[in-house]
Amino acid sequence: MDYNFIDIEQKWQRHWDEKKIYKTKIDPSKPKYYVLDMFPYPSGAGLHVGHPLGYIASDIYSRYKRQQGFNVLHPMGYDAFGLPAEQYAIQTGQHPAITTENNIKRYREQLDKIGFSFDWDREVRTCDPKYYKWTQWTFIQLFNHYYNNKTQKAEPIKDLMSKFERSGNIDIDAASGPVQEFTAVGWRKMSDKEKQQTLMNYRLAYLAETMVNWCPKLGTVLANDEVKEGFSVRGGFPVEKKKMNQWFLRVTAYAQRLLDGLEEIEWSESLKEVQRNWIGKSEGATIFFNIKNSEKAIEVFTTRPDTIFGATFMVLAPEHELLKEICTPEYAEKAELYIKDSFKRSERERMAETKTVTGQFTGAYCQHPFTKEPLPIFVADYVLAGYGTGAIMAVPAHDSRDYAFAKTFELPIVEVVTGGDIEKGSYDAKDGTLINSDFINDMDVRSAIKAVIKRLESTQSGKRMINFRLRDAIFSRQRYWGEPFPVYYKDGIPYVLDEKELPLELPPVDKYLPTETGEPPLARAKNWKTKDGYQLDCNTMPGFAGSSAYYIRYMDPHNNNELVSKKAVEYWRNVDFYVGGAEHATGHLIYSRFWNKFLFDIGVVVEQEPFKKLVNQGMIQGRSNFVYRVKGTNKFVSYNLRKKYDTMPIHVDVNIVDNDILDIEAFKKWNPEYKNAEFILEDGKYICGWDVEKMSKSYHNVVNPDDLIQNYGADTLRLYEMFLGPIEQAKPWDTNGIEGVFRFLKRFWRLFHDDKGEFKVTNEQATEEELKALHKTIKKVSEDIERFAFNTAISAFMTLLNKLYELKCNKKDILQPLVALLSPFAPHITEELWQKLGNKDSIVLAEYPAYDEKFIVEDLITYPVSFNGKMRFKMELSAGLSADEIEQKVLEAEESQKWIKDKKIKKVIVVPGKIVNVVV
RNA sequence: GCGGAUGUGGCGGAAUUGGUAGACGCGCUAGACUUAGGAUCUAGUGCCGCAAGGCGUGGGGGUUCGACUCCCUCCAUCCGCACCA
Repeated sequence: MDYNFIDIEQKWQRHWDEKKIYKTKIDPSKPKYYVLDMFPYPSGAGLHVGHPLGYIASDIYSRYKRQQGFNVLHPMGYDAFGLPAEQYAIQTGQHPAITTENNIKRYREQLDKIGFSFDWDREVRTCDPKYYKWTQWTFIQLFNHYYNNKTQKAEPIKDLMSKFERSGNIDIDAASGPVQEFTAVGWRKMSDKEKQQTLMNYRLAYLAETMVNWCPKLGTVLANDEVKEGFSVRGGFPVEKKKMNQWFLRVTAYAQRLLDGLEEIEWSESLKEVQRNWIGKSEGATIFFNIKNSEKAIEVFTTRPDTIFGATFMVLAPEHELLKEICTPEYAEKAELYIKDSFKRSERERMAETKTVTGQFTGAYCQHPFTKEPLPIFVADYVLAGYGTGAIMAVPAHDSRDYAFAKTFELPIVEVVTGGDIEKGSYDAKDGTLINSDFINDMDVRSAIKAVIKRLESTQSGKRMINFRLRDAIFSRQRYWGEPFPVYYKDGIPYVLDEKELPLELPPVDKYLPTETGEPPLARAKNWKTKDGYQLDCNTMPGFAGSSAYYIRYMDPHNNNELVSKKAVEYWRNVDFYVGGAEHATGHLIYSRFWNKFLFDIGVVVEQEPFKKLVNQGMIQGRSNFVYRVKGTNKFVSYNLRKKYDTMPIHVDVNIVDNDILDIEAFKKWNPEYKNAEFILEDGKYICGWDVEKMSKSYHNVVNPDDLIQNYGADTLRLYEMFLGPIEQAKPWDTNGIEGVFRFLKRFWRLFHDDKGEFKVTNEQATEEELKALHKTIKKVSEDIERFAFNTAISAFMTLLNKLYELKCNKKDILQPLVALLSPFAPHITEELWQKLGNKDSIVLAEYPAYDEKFIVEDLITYPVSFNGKMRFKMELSAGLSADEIEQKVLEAEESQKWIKDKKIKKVIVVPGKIVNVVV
């Protein structure tokens, strides 16, 4: 019987499903291991071969761990809220829940065919009210907590209120928005409304009016990580700045802990670096510059307080609040015009024009805190409102942007750190000695920074300051297909619902569009009010809300009383191994770390970091094929002849090209336009050109896993995806190579069968050579799995199979452990053979074979012998020889003479067990 | 501009600690079996050369008995961030 992968795979998939072989329960007698894939958004297009890459890798690892005796949690679910389903709903009126349900069905079918070891009983969907009940619950907790900087953790807002009762906010060190100081008396005097407004500045989920990223095309605000280069990541629509009242999460409270936590987790250095940059910690000072003829001061942040004596002017961002007050009548009009202009220009334009310097004098001056000299105040859009205080002290001699500005506006440039040439440009480096700088003259930069901060603090004109680039996350979206906020409004003040009223389910609406007055779609819902008649919030939560704690929910997915039970979270703890795309570096992977730390603070989870080890799978690129059309004709010329004609390359469907040879008949049928196409062939064939591009429908290079499973089977697909190369690396998909692993599995199958196709395995005792080959492979494969080098593990299997063919070995002693060893990679074929070998239990539970060092030791070593570092010949020597003996044997060898001849031997290097090098 | 990654045959890639460069696979060449081959098997396959041999891991330089691996420098490609004070 030939290798009938279709029957085998269907049979075992059904069997595993019926026997619930992958069902996982808490088992204190076994060590736990949690393997997680980033759950997919179920898009309408279904899976292409790039999607399962990470799932296959994590599945292999899960099966490997399971066989090693770990209790493995390996769940899967769907990130089911999202824009595409909603956009589709807007176009067709079909409820996004239906679209989503259909897409999930399609995904599930595709996933099932690949033979994953998911425990589907734990499936979660973010759009399921039973699931988002806990997303809403967590929001309520965030709303009801603030961040205490003294204890470095989230604490109940109730505690904060009793502190206010006792002593106002004077001794409070908490993460907050801009708050005025008040005493206990002041607190008690406040109205309820004022109290609520004050508390809002402290809550970890808060409502605030700020500049937000507004995307008019999507009709919603977006978080910073959802905007790239002024366009929305989803859809690519332009984004503008707009002042709006929105929900925020106070992620910045956790900035330091998010940074510190990176030290404890095994993520790639590059990914950690991206997070560090995103958090963007910088140390320096905040300095107050008093404004002339005003009681106000401009607060600036600088990382270079040492250069304070080189500050010759001040610059405010166009959004800066003080601008309105400080502009002198003479300049007010011009300044206003400049500010208006810079608002009009989109983010995009502003970024594109980084080279031109623009700005406007305000007419106002402020005072240098030390020299008391007046400094002119400018407004310029090279200063960003969103970073630091939105104002800078300009030190043109030591900052290239300030330098360019000073040159344009002919402002003085004062050198205060030696080492550069300020005639030519600014000197930004932190090396040098201070000059022209009063009390810090002759100091180096580091000591000068310290000295200036000390003086600032003693004169109360500034203080040491740590600044983060990380911004609080905008948490509300003006869309339909997301979690509703468990929030209602009373007197314009938001209150959260009682936990008992959760989940607050998404209401039906007549249209999935904003209302005529620009309200979000939920405003269309009938009676969108609490039972007491208060108006509910009309926003919904963003995509990252549902994905921030799904890994916790998998631990206890059906618990209707808690997000997760103590028992479950204390057993499963956190994710040991997480696989997913690097594109989530600044979104999901920051938010869920934040979310997890908060849940840790309030005692829901037991680990500070959610994902201990993380691997980013590389993108699978497409390999496109081209035909060359002779311009203005319906004639196509084969690849190597194309230069003789004036041609245009056209993408052709890779599924009608085999080994770069075009299936001409299929091509004619592919598109009616080519029905009567003519071809100029070479060697009777039409050869296509090729290139590596993104896998995309428009390039006709999408390969569907279903087709491959149909033709080669899931085991072959699994092996080939892994065989392509290292998991982290981006690599092109080329279906041609799949024959190699398919051949391997067919040969593997035949090893267990005789010429007639009858199962035949002998009980003969294995030879030393056979055992050595087996155990070397066990060792290699185990080590490779541990370091996620699945491609080389598969090579090792191929090498062993070649060896066993050479030895004509079909002994059970060898083949049985080999089947167990291969089963994480190719679970179906190995399960079938495992049963044929007489095993009753599933191979999923089979013990992972251990290798025995005693079979591996070599008694003969093949030494490569080099002369002057070039390998010339090989020599077999017994492993027990000493270095001197080896040297003697090598020099005596006949072949050595040819290389020594009459030359003098300078030196002989012998590395026992490795190499011999003769220097002549 | 800053940060990170990568660069090895016609192609995907291997070489884990400085020790045989090109494992394994695709493709290609030749042959065997076969009614047939898009099945299977055997042999070959980095480049130049009839050979002896020479050259060879993006380029140049260095350290070393020995460098894909370490150091310096330059180049190319990809990714991230981007007026971050």
